[in-house]
Amino acid sequence: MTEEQEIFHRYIQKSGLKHTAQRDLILDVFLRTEKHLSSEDLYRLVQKEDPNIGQTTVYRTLKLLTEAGLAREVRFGDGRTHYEHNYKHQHHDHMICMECGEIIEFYSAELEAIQEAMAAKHRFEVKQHLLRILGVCAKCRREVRERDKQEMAGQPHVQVATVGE
Amino acid sequence: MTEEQEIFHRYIQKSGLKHTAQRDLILDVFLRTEKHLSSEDLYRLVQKEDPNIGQTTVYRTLKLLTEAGLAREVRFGDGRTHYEHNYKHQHHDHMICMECGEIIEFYSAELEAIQEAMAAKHRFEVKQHLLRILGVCAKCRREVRERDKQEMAGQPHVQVATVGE
DNA sequence: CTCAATGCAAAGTATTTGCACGCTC
DNA sequence: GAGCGTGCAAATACTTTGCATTGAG
Repeated sequence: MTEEQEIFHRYIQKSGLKHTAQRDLILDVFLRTEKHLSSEDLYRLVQKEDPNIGQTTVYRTLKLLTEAGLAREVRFGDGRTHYEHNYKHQHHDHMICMECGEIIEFYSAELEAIQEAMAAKHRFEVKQHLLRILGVCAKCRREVRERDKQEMAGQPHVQVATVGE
Repeated sequence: MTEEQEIFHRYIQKSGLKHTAQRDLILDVFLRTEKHLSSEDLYRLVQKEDPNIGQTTVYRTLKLLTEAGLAREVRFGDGRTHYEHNYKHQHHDHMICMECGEIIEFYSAELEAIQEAMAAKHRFEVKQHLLRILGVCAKCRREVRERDKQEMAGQPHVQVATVGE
C-alpha cells in the first residue's frame, strides 16, 4: 500500500467513514495521473476502468481527498475546478499559457517571503495564497508572431482585462 | 461628462455599437460604487433606479465595460465573477478575509518585479497576473481567538487545502 | 429604415442534493 | 443489522443564448 493510500484509509477510519472499492479506484487513478484534473477528467479516466462509477462519487471523493490532505483544489479561469496532488507536493504557483493551455509550475521563496511580509503589514493571518500568471509560453510565442505577420492588414487583437478565473 | 463616460462613448462609436439609456445608467451606477460588484449586485443597484432593466443587459454591459478598459473581472472563490474599476486604478492584489469577507487591496513593486523575473526565466510572456491571499484579517483574529477558547473541548477546525476560486 | 440592443425565457455549464437501494463494518 | 456510500435524476447557481420587439443612428 502506498503512503497516500495509508493516509486515506486512516482518514476514513478516523472520520467513521467507510472503505469502498470506488474510493480506492478513484484515489488510485488520481495518484497515477500527474496532472491538474477536473472532476470530469478524473471521472472519464475512472470510467475506463469501471464504467459503473458515477460522476457524483468522483466529485464526492475528490472533496474527501482534499479534506484528507491528498488533493488540493486549483481553479484556473475556465469555470471548472481542477485538482492537483497535495501530499509531498510543495506549494507552487502556476503560469498558464493562454494559447495552448500548458501549465508551468514554479516556486520562489522570495515571492513567498514578500507575501508574508505584506500580510504582516496588514496584521493579516495567511491561510493560503494563490498566484497565477496568465500569458503566452515560449513555444507559443513563435507561433503568435507568425500569426500576427499574416494578420498585418487585419485588426489588432482586443485585449480584454481579466483577473481571476 | 466624466472621463470614463467619454472613453465608453468613444469605444461604443468606434465599434459601431449604440448609445443607450441602459448602458449609460449601468456605467453610472458602476462608477459610483467603489466595490467589487458581482453582476447581480450591480443588477440590483441598477434596478432601484430603473426597474425595467434586465439582468442580461447588466451582464452584457459589464462585458462591454471590460472590453472598453473601464472594468476588470476578478474572481474570488465563491463561483461568481466580480468586477472592479480598471481605469486609473493601478493593478493591485487582494487579501480576502475568510471570516468577514473583507477585501484588502495591496500593491508591492517587489512582488511584481519577482513575478516578471520568474516569467522571464521560463521565457513566458505575461499578459496578466493574479495574486490572492486568503486568511483572517486583523479585526477577525481577535474574534477567532475568543471562539477558539470557547471551543476548548471541541474538535479542531478541519483545514481544507484550497487554492483558486 | 436598418441593424444593434433589450428583456424575457430557455439553454448551457459545473456542481450539489434527495432518495431508494446496496454494501461495509 | 445500522448507517454510510452509491448512482441516478432533479435541483441549484451562475452565465450565456435565441428570439421577437424596441429603439438609436
